[in-house]
Order: sequence, then C-alpha cells, then structure tokens
Amino acid sequence: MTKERPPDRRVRRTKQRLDDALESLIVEKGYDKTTVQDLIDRADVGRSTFYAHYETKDDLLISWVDQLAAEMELHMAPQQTDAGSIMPSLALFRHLAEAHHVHKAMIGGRGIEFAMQIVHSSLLRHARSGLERRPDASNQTTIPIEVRAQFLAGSLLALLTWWLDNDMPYPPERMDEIYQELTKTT
Amino acid sequence: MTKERPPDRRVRRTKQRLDDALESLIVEKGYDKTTVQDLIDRADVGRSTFYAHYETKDDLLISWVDQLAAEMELHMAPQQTDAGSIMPSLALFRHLAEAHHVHKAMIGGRGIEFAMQIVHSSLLRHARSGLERRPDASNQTTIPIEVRAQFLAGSLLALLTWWLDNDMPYPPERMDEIYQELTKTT
Amino acid sequence: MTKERPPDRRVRRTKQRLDDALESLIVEKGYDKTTVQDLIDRADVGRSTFYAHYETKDDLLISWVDQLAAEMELHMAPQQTDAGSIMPSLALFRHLAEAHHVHKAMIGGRGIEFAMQIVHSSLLRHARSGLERRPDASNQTTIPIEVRAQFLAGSLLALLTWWLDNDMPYPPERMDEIYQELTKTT
Amino acid sequence: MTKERPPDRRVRRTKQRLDDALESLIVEKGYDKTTVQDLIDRADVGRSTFYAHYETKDDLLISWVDQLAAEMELHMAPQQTDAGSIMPSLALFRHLAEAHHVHKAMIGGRGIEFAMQIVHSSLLRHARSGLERRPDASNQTTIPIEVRAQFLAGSLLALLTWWLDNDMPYPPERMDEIYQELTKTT
DNA sequence: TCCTAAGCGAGACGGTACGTCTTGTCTTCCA
DNA sequence: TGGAAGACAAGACGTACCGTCTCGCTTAGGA
Repeated sequence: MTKERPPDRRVRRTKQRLDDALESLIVEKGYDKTTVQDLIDRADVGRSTFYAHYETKDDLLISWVDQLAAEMELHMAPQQTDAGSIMPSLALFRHLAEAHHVHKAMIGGRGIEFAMQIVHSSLLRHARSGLERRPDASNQTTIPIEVRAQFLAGSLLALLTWWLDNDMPYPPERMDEIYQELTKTT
Repeated sequence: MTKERPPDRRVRRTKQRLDDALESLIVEKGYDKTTVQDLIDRADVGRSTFYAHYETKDDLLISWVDQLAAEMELHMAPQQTDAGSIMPSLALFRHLAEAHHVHKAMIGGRGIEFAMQIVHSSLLRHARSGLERRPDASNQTTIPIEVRAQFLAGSLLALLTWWLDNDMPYPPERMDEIYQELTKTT
Repeated sequence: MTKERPPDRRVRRTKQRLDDALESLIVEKGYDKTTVQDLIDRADVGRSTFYAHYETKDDLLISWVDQLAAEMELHMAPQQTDAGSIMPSLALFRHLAEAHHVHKAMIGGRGIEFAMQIVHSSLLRHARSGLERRPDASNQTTIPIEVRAQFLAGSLLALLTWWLDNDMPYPPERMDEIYQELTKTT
Repeated sequence: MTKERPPDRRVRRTKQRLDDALESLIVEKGYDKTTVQDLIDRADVGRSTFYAHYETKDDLLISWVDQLAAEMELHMAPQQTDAGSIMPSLALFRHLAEAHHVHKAMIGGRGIEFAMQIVHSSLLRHARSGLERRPDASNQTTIPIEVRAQFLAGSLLALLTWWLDNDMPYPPERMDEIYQELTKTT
C-alpha cells in the first residue's frame, strides 16, 4: 500500500483562505459579481495558486457549498425533536437561523442556483427515505412516493426560502408547526 | 410633442428574428451559454442593431419570458375547469404540456432562474388572491395567508418542474388530482 | 467579384498608433522587455484590438521591420552613386545615418535578431544579383558565387553594425571607401 | 577565517547533469523554447536545486557557452597550421566540424544570440592582436586597425555561420583557402 | 563508526504576461 | 440622414513560466 502523504499544511491554509474570501465576497456583493481577481486579492493568494487548487470559480463554490451542505446534513440526522414527522423541518429551521446571512446568500431570493440544487437534492433524499420507512402510508393513498417526495421537498424549500428572504418573521418552532399542519395529508 | 412614429415594420421583423434566435439558442445550448454574438449571428443582425432594441441580453430574455408568461396568465384565468380549487393547476399542467421543450428550457432542472421567478410570482399572485377570495378559509386555520400562498405556489412549482423534467410521466389530469389531494388542507 | 471594401480609416489609425508605440518602446527599453500591455497602454488601444490586428507581439515587430526594410531597399536601388561597385554600400551608410537611433535599435549590439535576419537576407540578395550581373568576375576566381555573396553581405553587415554601435565615428563616405578597399579582391 | 569545505561530490554531478540536459535540449528544441521545467525534468533535479546553482536559465547557458568557448580558444592558439595568416581560420573550421550539431545550434541560423557574441568577441580579440603584431601592415593602408579587425572577424563569422548552416558543403581546408584569398588585402 | 550539516527532490507559492473571450459603446459607411 | 455593420476599449478568463520558499529525506565527511 502506498504511503498516503498528508496534504501539505500550506495547502489547507490556502484553501481555507480562499473559502473565507469566497464566503465574505458572496455575502458582500453576490457570487456572480465576484471575480477570480477579487478572490485572490481577498485571500492574498497568487493567481496560479488558485488554479492549482480549483479548476474554476465554480469549482471553489462547489467545495464551499458542499461543506455547508454537509453541516446541514448533520443537523438533519434523525433526532427526537422531529419525532413522528417525515422531514427534519424543525432542525432545519433552527440550523438556518444561525448565521443566516450566509444561508440567505446561499438559498435566498437572488440565491445561488447551484447551492439550491444541492439543498434540494438533500431534502429530496430525506423525503424519499422518510416515506419509504413509513409502512402505513402506502395504504392510505395512491400517490406515487416520488411525487410525494417532490411535494414535501419542494414545499419545505419554498417555506425556507421565503422565511430567510423575509428575515425570519416567525420563530423556527412556529414555522415547523405550520409545515407539519400543511403537509399532514402526505 | 415628439411625433410618435408607428414602429417601423423592419423593427418588428428584427425583434421577431431576435426572439426566434433566443428561443432556439436557449433550447439548443441553454441561456447562460448563449452570447450576444450567437444571437446576432443567428438572427443575422448587426451588433449595434441588437443594442438599439435591447439594453442587454437579459433585457431580450425578459421580453421573451414576458410573452410566455402572458400566455400562461391567459390560461390561468378563472375557468370552470378548475372550479372550486384555489390554484388553476389543471389549466397550467395542460398548457405546459404543449411545446414542452420551450417550457422545459424555461422551468426545468437547468432552467432559467429569471424565468422561474416570473412564473413563481405569477403563481404567488394567484394563490394570494385565491385565498383572499375564499371567505370561509380564515376561520379554519391560524396560518397566515402569505405563508399558505408561499406553500401553494412553491409546491405547485415543484410538481410542475419535476413533471417537465421527467417528460410528463402522468397526464395533466392526474397531476392536478394529486396536487388537489396534497393541498386539500390548505 | 466581391466588392473589396477599403480598410476602415480607424484600422489604419490603430495600426499606426501601435507601430509608433512599438518604435518608441524599442528605443526606450528594448524589444524583449516590451510587453503587450506596454504597447496597448502606450498606443491607448484595447487588448483585444491589438490581437484583432496582430497574432502576437512578434507579428507586430515583423510588420514594423518589413516597413523599415522596404525603405532600406528603396535606397539600395541601383544608382550612379555606387556605380561600379557590387554592393550599394554608400547609399546604405548614408541612409542608416538618418534616424540612427531606430536603426541602432534594430541592427546594433543588443539588436533584434529578427531584424538582423531581414537586413542580412536583403544584403545577400543584392550581393548575389550583383555578382551574377558582372560578366568578367567568374574568370578571375574559382570561389563560388554563393560564398562570395556570403562574404560581401557578412562583412558589410559587420561594418554597419560596428559603425552604428560606435555612433558613426567616420562619415558614410569614408566607411564606403574602406569597404570598397577591403573587398576589392571579390 | 571560515573553513573552506571542498565542493561536495554531488554538486559537480548535479551541475554536470544540468549541462548535459541543456545541451541536449538546445539541440532538440532550441534554447528559447527550453523552459526551466524541461531542464530539471531532463536532469532529474529539483527546482530549488537548479536555482541553488544558477541564478537563471541564462546563467546556465553562460557557463555552458563559456566551456565551449574555452575549448575553441584552445584550438585558436597560434600554431604552425595557420602560420602567416592573421586569423586562426583553418583551426576553427576544423574544430567546428567536430560535433557540428552542437556548434550549429550555437552559431547557426536560428542560433543563440548570446553564444554568437561570445564567439564574435573572441574572434575580434584574435584579429586585433594579430593585426597589432604585424609590423609591416600599417604602412600599406590607412584603414584603422579596429575597422580591419571588425572586418576580419565579421567576415569569418559570416563564412562559419553559412558553412555550418549548410552542413559543411566544402572541406575545412577549402574554406580556409577561400577566406585567405578574400581577405588578402587586409 | 557515528552524527551532523549540506545537498537534494518535491512541489506549493506569489507574481507577471500571455492570448482568448464577451460585453456595451462608438464610428463609419451606405442606401 | 438614419440605421446596419463592425471596430473598438475594457477587463475577466484560464494557462504557462518564473524565481522564492518550505519541507523532510538522504548522504557525505569530520570527529
């Protein structure tokens, strides 16, 4: 077996600096208006260094979004807080409430299409597995699981988006209650 | 007062050619990958001619999407087909089934963010006015109208998107039935 | 036959500005140290405009050197001043004496290799045709014409180079006299 | 006083490998197209090792050319073969005939400007000292010694260059004979 | 024979220049 | 003389090298 060299300490530092630069620039002026030059100026990194680690600006975005999505997944792990419901909606509302500027940039109105897709597919995955795990549901309806999953994920994402865009006018618990009420037929 | 000239016949022809070029290029390679150069080559029009009629590429897109949205609005006008329901979902599924390649480019997976927003706000408007028009609803729930509107619009858009992306696996009537069933609590 | 449009007036102006920028920058800091950015800054021209007219920096150099070489050829046309001699050396020394800073940049010590080659091949051409035109020469020597041409061109270029590099310590007439004397056996 | 360590055996080996890499790469693809990366790949040496020994690519070239020039000087030392002539032309033609691919890369058509300068100044030095050593010559002509030296060196270099570029169409002895004949007036 | 300073490979890094691409403006020409 | 054609300035892009640097590993050569 080949001795797997641990990544150079400098590499991690550089990547971290680029991640930080990306995050602050996204919040400041939006992703689309951010240029590679902005990024490397902010991160104080050479142009070629940037391209040594990421193929394009989008590549950096992907790795950044992936991290946030991974965090999100952690909070969506089955917990007693959401006991009895299919979607981990309460945990999600609570998690997004923290550092909501970042999440708003990611999910909100003039959000980042790509980030939305990641979050969406994550929600879909949860919806599908939640529905499949519930033995009794299939008897009560003829609506295909996939369609119900699309419904659960889509409507939750809609509420999340609206809620972040309007600066969280209700507490997470209330939002969860509403979501549960509206989707109880599912 | 400036003499208001009727629009030159050529002007309309030019605009029409640009619209056609945009539509075919969007379907072919997507909106983002389409450059102004592509458009004027396809439309066989000079660069300055393009900018004489539209401020930017987005401007052309807006005018194109607006036309499609106007058509869509027409089909969403209250009709007996959707009698009793808040959202004109059946009419929408039926309308989008025609020329679905264009609609898929507009709404589907790798869709156009801007077009989505137009459609979304249109759906929202219908949801809001539909909910307000219904006198009995406010008694049965404490969920704010705006939230319910977001829910109705978001979940319908989710189903529409999924349905177009997967090449319409069910007939419009079935999709409408499902949507009605899932949102009957609203 | 296609109507050949005369070149846009702007195009010539742009090319002229780039030529001027090149000449001044070559004299100032040398060709190698001159960057495309320097050129377009000096010429006050957009980057893409530069590349619309010339493939590379070298391409611009070529067109510039070609112009100088064409001028040079004009002065090397057979005239009575050089009557009786094979090489138009007197005319050359006289011509290069004018605006010698440009010629020095082109031919002198830290000169431009490419420019040297153009000038060299021009001299060679003259030497060959001059030798061929002289009926009596072939009887007096067994040295091949090509070798004698290389000798005439090379030694003239050597004298020119040295003369320009040392800021023309002798008048053109004296240099020509010397050259004639040294090559009279040829 | 600092203890002067003898140079590490490895140092010489590294330098040798870089010299060899340079030579083969110059012959293969020319000096200008050779990058530092090429050199260290070919020599199987680390990047920092290269810069530990040479300041730049040019620095390595200089040391390489200097070696060749030193060899050349050795062959140009006064010998009976060139007795009676000012320039050691016969010895030179003979020496360059060996391993002419290297010398062609150095002196020939698309040669290396810097190498040419070294050779040129070497020839000039010989010409000057040869002319000064000959007591009788100064009486026969009023042409300054420096000019005659430039002439002798320049014309010899021209013949050498042409001869190598054309793959030595005549034997060294014939070339020497020609050179002597053409410059006998000097 | 050990041990210690040096030489070394590997390659990350900040920089500079390149040639390409797209945008929105501006000038010229022609009908 | 008004609109089409397309030249232009601006500036971001991704690539290629450069010369500097920081690591650990190897390896002479003096103790």
